[in-house]
Amino acid sequence: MPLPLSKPSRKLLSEVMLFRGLDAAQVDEVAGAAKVKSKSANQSYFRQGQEARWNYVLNRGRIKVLQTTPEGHQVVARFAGAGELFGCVPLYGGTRYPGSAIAITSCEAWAWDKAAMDRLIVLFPRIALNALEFLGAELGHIRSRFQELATERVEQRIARALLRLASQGGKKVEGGVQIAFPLSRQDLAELTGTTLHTVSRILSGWQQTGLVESGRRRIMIKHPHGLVSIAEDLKSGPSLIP
Amino acid sequence: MPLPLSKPSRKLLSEVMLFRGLDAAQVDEVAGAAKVKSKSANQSYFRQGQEARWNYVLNRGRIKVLQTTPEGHQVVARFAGAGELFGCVPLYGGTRYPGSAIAITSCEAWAWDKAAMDRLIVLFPRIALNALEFLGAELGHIRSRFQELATERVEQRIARALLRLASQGGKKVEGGVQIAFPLSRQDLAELTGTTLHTVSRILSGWQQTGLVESGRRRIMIKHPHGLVSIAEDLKSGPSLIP
DNA sequence: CGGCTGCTTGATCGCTCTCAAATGGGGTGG
DNA sequence: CCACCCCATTTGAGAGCGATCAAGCAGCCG
Repeated sequence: MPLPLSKPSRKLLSEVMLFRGLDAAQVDEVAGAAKVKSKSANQSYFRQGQEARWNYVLNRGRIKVLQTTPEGHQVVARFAGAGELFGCVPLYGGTRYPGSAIAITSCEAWAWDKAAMDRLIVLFPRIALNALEFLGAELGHIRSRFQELATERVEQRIARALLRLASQGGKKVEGGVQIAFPLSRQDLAELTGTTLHTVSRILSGWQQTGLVESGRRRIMIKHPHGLVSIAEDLKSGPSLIP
Repeated sequence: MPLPLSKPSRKLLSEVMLFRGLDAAQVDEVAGAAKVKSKSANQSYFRQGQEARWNYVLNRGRIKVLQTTPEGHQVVARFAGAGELFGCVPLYGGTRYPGSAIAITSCEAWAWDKAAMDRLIVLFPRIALNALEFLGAELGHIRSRFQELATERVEQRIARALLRLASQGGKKVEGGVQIAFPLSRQDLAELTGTTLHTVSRILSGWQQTGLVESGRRRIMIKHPHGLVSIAEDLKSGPSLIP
């Protein structure tokens, strides 16, 4: 057994989408082929343009994947939390990473190189089908975001982004739902295709009406249903008929 | 042999990305499981929200896939030509089509239902890997478009869209490259996240400077390099240093 | 406690959408 | 074959959303 992976870790691994449907022995085999890589906040797992050697599954922490344009504009492709796959470029035959993966918090991830992954897929073809499912979901997700960007105004897009982030990385606290990792105005702007100035203005507005409460890289949603109203363009709250 | 598929058709089928790497006998097996479906212009292969039963590969003609928002805005997800896969939702376990596939010209397509596809994948696992590759490419493509939409101005996005359409469906004619299928201002607008008015204005401008020549659902690019300049934001032509 | 980094806020500009109306090409039916 | 009608397109005027430029402010970490 190449690497001594802890039992609780293996349990999480068996719940990862990519390895769903594998039995205990098979998960052990997968775990044995994994290399564990830790990063502290602001370090990167890989950089845009680098040769794509590794697939990762995040074990602990939070990362963001961002793409930089030739002009220097940045766009957030996605956030990922524990149990989520990222850097899956080698899986589908890509040769270079199209974006950079940056640790937002201190992180730990499993990594498999291309050769290991190919071997695992031959051993357990189910992995390929799971990967297919993952990519399909990812495709649907980005298409939604594209549609939003093409047809909705900034305020709606930010509302949607926050709701999504809350549902995948939200923590219930007294008074609302807290985004459980550091999230700057800039991050939100790069996620929704706007500027940090506009995000700041909108969050300030929401704060005044009591919808959210936010500080330095920290956002708490006090009334999710209010954000839903905004996202669906019921203008300001569900009171339209005077 | 369930269906008598013509020999030239089988040759095209063997060049389709999804079936790459299969030998003649295997392609025959694939062909045998296919159902041929013809549509005339403006008919649809499937509609958004319908149960996703079929995967298609276009044999002849051209289709567009578009998504409609609850508010009625439309966004073009992609165009597809001969040899291209579309409606591949069942491949990755989706249950409903996220968009509608409309024939732009008269079309002919092969179709496999989910059961047939599952059987083929078990017979020839290579198909699953090809599908993975296809989805990865699709993902990269839509991410580029997202990035453009988030960071570039309308004029650049239209220039890029035209160049892309020209490279996948362009025909060299005297005086330039002709988009070889009917393409309206509205289509371009839905592809680039703008309005037909803005597209019309921009094309008119380009026509006056001799960059393109266009008419009713017809566009010819006279100077592709000029469009490249615009796409890469060298403002107007490669003359910046006075 | 100091400096850095992230946030706020004002003022202005301009790109692009919206609304409105006219034009013209092409296919269809008589 | 011609005339008509429909649909795609063009073009104008105006408004407004959001970007850009420019300071100033405030947590937080070292």
